[in-house]
Amino acid sequence: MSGTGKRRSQKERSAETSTRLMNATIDLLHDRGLARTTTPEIARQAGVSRGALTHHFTTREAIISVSVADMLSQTTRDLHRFAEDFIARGGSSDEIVDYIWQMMDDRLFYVTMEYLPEARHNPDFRAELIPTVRDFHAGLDAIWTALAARTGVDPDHTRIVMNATMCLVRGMISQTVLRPNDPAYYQEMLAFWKQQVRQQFPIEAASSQESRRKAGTR
Amino acid sequence: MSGTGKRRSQKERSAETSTRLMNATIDLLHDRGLARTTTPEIARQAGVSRGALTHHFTTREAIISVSVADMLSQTTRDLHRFAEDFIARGGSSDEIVDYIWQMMDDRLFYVTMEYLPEARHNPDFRAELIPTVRDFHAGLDAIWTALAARTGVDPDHTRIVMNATMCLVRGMISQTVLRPNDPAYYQEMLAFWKQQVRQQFPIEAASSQESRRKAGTR
DNA sequence: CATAAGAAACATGCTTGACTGTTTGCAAAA
DNA sequence: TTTTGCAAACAGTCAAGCATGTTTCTTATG
Repeated sequence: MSGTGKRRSQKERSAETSTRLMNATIDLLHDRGLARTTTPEIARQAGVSRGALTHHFTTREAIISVSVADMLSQTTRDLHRFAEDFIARGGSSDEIVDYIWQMMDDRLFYVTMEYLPEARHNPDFRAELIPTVRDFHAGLDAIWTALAARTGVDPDHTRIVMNATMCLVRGMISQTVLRPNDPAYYQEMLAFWKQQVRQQFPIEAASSQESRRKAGTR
Repeated sequence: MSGTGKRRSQKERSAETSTRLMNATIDLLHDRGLARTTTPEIARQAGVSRGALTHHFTTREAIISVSVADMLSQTTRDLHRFAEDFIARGGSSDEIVDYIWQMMDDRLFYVTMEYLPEARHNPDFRAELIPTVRDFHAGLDAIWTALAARTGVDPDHTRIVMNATMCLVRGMISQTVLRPNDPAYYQEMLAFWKQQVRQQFPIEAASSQESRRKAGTR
């Protein structure tokens, strides 16, 4: 289907199929929900047979937790890149809030909301996810620490404020499901929060007019 | 009315069975999750037959959405009682944050996390829930408005701060699933937020004695 | 370097189990 | 006696896991 490269190594074949399956899994989690993310659906979405899926992943639980781990590590990488750039050019704290919102609103927390309940009730599944999530949080902490170093704010305080921002945004995203068509609700809340965060980083750089991230709100 | 009375009217029988079924539904949503909240399980938990369930509720979706509506209206009543008492005696803003946390942590948001994903993917189910949730939000707004009147703070601002508190707590609760054994994380965050909220209600507790006299109801 | 043996990747069909919605049967209340 | 509340059996659907069959690549050897 792809590059007409006729002869691919086993590793290449295998890796591509795995990737297709994991991407399909995340797509389905986001678009149709965990309950509808069945192994036949995943295989169909990935364009491979169900046998291929069972060959690569022993159980439904396995492909889901592996796919989630993949998604989270990708998110960590993206966030790390953003942080490096942000620190290098000296952005405003508003930008961070916007970035976090964007990141969560662009599938991350919607996918999270799909597997969290299952993790709560299924000890094996939860046990598989906890290390993954711990890594994610460690990545976040590293970024907050770097941010603190740049702004000169106490690292512990920075961590608390940024983690609170993450939690606020999680709660806001969860609201979008049953509170649609109320953009003011989200707009006002984000504006309020940005102001609060600004007060925590008083020294705020005198630069960065050019940074224009879209503050996507519904 | 209940218990040893052999002869119960149809209405009483019917109402009790309905209530048992709705309570069982919420219990199961909380304890075992939406996917495991099957109609046979609900009937078993309620101690009635599956036929009784289908007699009272036409479909699985129906009993779930009705049960959720019941839970939310009960929560609204409880919160309203708290607010009346709070306003009457003049409490601290810290108390409100604590109450919201307690309320969410005591099943409310765990149950919410169960049905939110389904609502996101199932338009009919979502359509049934949206009015219910709108009522809940209206109830909250009324309480925030009363609170604003008591503290003399701008009602719009109060609403934003309180809604943000709700969202923050929602996000925190969602974290508890895969971030257990980290009490400091939640403790610090709540402490930080209480301090922020305190700053939004600066006049705090100036008039706790006289406002008790004024609002002498209850 | 040509090729055959074997391993890895993939495909298909079957079995079991569970759930939902429906229908039919029956006893207690009106 | 009629209706209401409940119970039990039934039919249709579908996913998960497994077992067996087929293709694609790898490699060792003559």
